[in-house]
Formats: sequence, C-alpha cells, structure tokens
Amino acid sequence: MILKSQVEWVLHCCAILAGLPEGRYLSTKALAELHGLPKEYLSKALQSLSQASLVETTLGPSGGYRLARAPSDINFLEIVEAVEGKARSFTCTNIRENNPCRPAGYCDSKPCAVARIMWEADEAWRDTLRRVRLSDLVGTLSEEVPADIWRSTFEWVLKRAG
Amino acid sequence: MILKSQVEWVLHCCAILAGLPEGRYLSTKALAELHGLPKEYLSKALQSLSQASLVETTLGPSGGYRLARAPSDINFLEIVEAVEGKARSFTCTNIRENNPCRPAGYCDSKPCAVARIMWEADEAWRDTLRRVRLSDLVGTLSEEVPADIWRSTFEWVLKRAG
DNA sequence: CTGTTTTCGGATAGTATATGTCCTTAATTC
DNA sequence: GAATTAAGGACATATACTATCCGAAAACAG
Repeated sequence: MILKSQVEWVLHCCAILAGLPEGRYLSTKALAELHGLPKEYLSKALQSLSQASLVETTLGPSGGYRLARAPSDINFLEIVEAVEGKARSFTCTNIRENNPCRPAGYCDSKPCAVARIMWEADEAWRDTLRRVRLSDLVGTLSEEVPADIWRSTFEWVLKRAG
Repeated sequence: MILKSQVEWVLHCCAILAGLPEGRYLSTKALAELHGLPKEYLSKALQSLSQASLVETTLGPSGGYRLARAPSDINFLEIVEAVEGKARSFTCTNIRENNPCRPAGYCDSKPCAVARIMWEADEAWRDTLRRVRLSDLVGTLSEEVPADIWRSTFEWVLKRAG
C-alpha cells in the first residue's frame, strides 16, 4: 500500500500556491523547477487538482495555477484524494460467498465484518487528513523553514508568477 | 493506495484458524477451497503469516497451519502487516532539497512537515487496526453468521483438519 | 522402506498500475 | 503573428501485484 509520489508533489505545490498573492498564477514550469520534478508528469498531477476544483487556471504566458479557495478552507484529504482517488484502500471481494457450506442463493444482511473493520481504519486515516488544513501546513513551514530561505523562495516564485 | 487482496484472504483464514481446536492443523488446500481462492498463491500469503510468527506449521499429511497465539493476543495490524509489510504508505523523497534557493549543503533539522502530517494519518490507521483483536472478529462473526452456516462450516473444517 | 502429503522457497509469466515522455489543440498574452 | 500556457491523448517504461509451476525437505501411512 503505497501512495503515489504525485501526492507528495501536489502537497508541496499547494503550499507554494498558498503563499501566492491574490490574483497571481504560477506555471507548471516554475513549480517543477522549484521542486526538481519532471515538468510533464507534474502537469498531470496539477490537472488532477484542477479537475477537483482545488485550483483555477489561466492559459497563455503569465498563466498557470492558483488556489480556488483560501488555504484555511482546503484540507489535506481533498488534496490527497484529488490525485489518489476516493476509493477505499481495502476492497472486499466477498470471499465468504465461496463458502461451500452456504445454502445456494443465501444473501448477507450486512457487509463483511472483516471489511467493516478495515474500512474503519480507512476512515481514521481520512479523518486525520480531513482535520489538517492547508493553512496549518503553511503555518508550520513558515515557523520551521529558516527565514532567509523562506523569503528568497517566494522572491524566486514571485519573479515567475504571472 | 490499494491493499493486496492477500490481506483479505489471511484475515478470513485467521478467523477460521481461531476456531480450530487446540493442537489441530488446517492445510492450505482446505483454506483455499473454503474461500474459493487459488491454492498456490494463497500459500504465499500463509507463508507470510508463518514468517511473522503468527502461525505454526507442520509438514506431511494432516499437516497445515494453526495460530501461534490465542486469538485475543493477536491484533489486526499484525496480520495486515505480515502480508502488506511495515512500510509507511507515504514516502518522503525530500523534494524540498531541490529548492534552488537553498544554500548548498544546508541540512534540515526536522523531517519534512508534509511527511509528518501524512505519517500521522498513517499512525491513526495503524492504531485502529492495532486496537482490534482477532477474537473481536470471531465474536462478531459468531453473532452475525447464521448459526447453521457457522456450525456446518466448522464441521467441514474439522473433517479436513489434521 | 516406499509413496503420499505437506510447507517452503525459488523461478517464471501475465496483468495492472505508476511513472515518464511526446505531441496536438485551444486559449491567452504581447 | 509568435510565444507561452493548460489540457488531454498516445505511447513507452518501470514497478508491483497476481498467479502458476517446480523441486526440496519434512512428516506420516502402509
């Protein structure tokens, strides 16, 4: 059970977009360079954010991405699910139905007990991510990243933001 | 992020093994037939349980698997990790190090803030599974599965248990 | 002792998914 | 009109999952 590397990518990208001034856009090219990522493939991940309506885009030079909502109104789960999908990590194939001791045509009243437990764990994972806002990440980063690096990074970004 | 189907398989198998009388063994063949699973591949999953010391084995006819500990002393996380591995679902590749604004040779004092949040969610998932004992599953099943199916299943099992 | 059954490990093949690249199209800016 | 961008399709590669087959060693029955 391994998350796509795209999850890591878009989380870092969203943190950068969260620091972008109102009305400005940042391109795939800039985000790829800033994080040392393959531009073409990162583009696919950003398209996922776009399809999930987490970011807005414009075309042309000075075009790119910006957040569609305030960082305090976007949580981690939304970002993760945008690229990873909303499917549960555990899929029940109902192997209990293969039990040769079952009467033919017997129908279960409840979903499988095994699945219910696995889904509960899945929900705990989702709940944790749902509780963390993008603004929380930005807050942590602005505290932990050395001030000069933090500042020069956004100078670098603003120089490239349309 | 999708768990292997083997996870579902071994959980159901452990539930059956938990109902096995003291000192008896159940073979891969029987477990595969009972759940309608490919015998050879299920064998790999059961080997994982064996390597994790969750089950004990004997060879020869009348050989097979039995639980190494009481069902109340085995939790879901142990079983899941036996086949799924103990690795975290989110792997941090430290893309922040690619930031061109970083001074050369700069070293981070803490693990990445993004990773810490993702790992926290991972821990919530693990905690949930850790809290559920195999005996809890058996308890639920014995309540929910119709008594006649439950009984005939274990008659079927005992007929094949060595 | 011989033959059968079992677990276990290695080898191998097929399938699905993840990763990565390339190209075209339409919109936007200058 | 030329350059730049997001979007999406097509395609290739890599990695993991699923599945099967085989041989070895151990246990058991006759």
